[in-house]
Amino acid sequence: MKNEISKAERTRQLIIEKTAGIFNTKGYAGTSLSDLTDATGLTKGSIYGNFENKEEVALACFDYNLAKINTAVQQLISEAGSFTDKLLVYTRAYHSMTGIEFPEGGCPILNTAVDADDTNNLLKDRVAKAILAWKKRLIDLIKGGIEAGEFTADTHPEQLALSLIALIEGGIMIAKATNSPNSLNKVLKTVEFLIRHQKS
Amino acid sequence: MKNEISKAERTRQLIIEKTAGIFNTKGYAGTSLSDLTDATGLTKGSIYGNFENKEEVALACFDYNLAKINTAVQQLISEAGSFTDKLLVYTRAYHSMTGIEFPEGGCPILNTAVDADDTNNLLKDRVAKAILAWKKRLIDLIKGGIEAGEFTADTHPEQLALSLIALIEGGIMIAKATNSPNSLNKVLKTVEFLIRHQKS
DNA sequence: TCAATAAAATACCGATCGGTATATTTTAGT
DNA sequence: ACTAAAATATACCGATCGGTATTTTATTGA
Repeated sequence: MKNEISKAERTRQLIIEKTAGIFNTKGYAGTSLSDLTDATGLTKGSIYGNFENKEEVALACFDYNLAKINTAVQQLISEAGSFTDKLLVYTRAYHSMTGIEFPEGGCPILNTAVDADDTNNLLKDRVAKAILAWKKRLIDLIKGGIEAGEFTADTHPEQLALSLIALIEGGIMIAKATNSPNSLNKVLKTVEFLIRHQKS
Repeated sequence: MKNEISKAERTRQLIIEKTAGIFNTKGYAGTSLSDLTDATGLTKGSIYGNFENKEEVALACFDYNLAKINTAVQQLISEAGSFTDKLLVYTRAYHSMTGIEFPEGGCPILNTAVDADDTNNLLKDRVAKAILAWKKRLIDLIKGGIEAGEFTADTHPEQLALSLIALIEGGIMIAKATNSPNSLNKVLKTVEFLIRHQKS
């Protein structure tokens, strides 16, 4: 019964899967080691045998949560034909937070950005990189759309990319805080408007 | 030397002023009572003599931080003439987060909305009310602009109001997380575009 | 000025925090 | 099946957590 992946690797994965939602919901400071042991059924000794400290677990969980969203969205984008449709994927993916499967606790970029503002530089660096990568992917799609003649030449790629991200994340914040998924959908209508408004 | 306001009231105010920035920066769970005693120079006994518990201090601090922003913005809005100019106040007030004086730690609505998602229902209720009140004020300005003939009749007040809030809060999140105040300014350009685009 | 009262400091509570040294159990190669 | 190594559990560490009962100090009205 020799397995490809080691026991340690399987445990690491179990810890990440069982606790990613907790960190994303309660934040770094709000998540305790007993939260981790309760969720996994493991002991502190086991967790610290697989991770150096609590921060390393949080970092792995952030990567896990982020990848979950990114792979789902990138899949939809790869299936879309035009650059316009690729950008419009976001209005579908985030619709009522049900277009793709989200991590428990919502968007890890929003949560971690606000949570790790100070106190945790490693987490802050990672969320900054995630936002910049997202921005770059959007800019590439917008520039592609300009070159393909879908968008007018006077479209501002960076401003549009940043505005789409801000609308989505701000919309998520409003929807969660006011318990109104439909508020997010209204904001996504503006996302759609901004994308379609660049039509040449 | 008899004073109008009691000693207790002055101490309460001191505690709020000295700790409002800490709660707004480190979050509720991340702020400890020793943070409060360090910042105020008071002891735990004194703080608990003026507040029932840590949560009550956090609630008072949220109100304080929120009022600071709201009064400054409302002042600028009252000085503006047209409904268009009143709405455009936001692009000035939030420009590089320097148009008005912000609480230490940034926007309390964004911070508290994400921080108090779970674990703290009183804080969550308060931030929900703050967002809904903000939305209502924006809707009133937009409807006023429609009635005054500044905006076209097919403007959607709620969608526009929610989108402006989402852009501002999302823009703040991006700017802080990536250490780039200019990203917020680019997002505010879209805020301006959306407002001016409703011109009839 | 002087009590009555209010406010702040001291000293303490049990619980939990993140983390670790060590012992026990499980895995995996032979 | 046996053993060396890896993984997990146990038991513990000092520090800090939020909160409180009690004592000391400061305020305030007469």
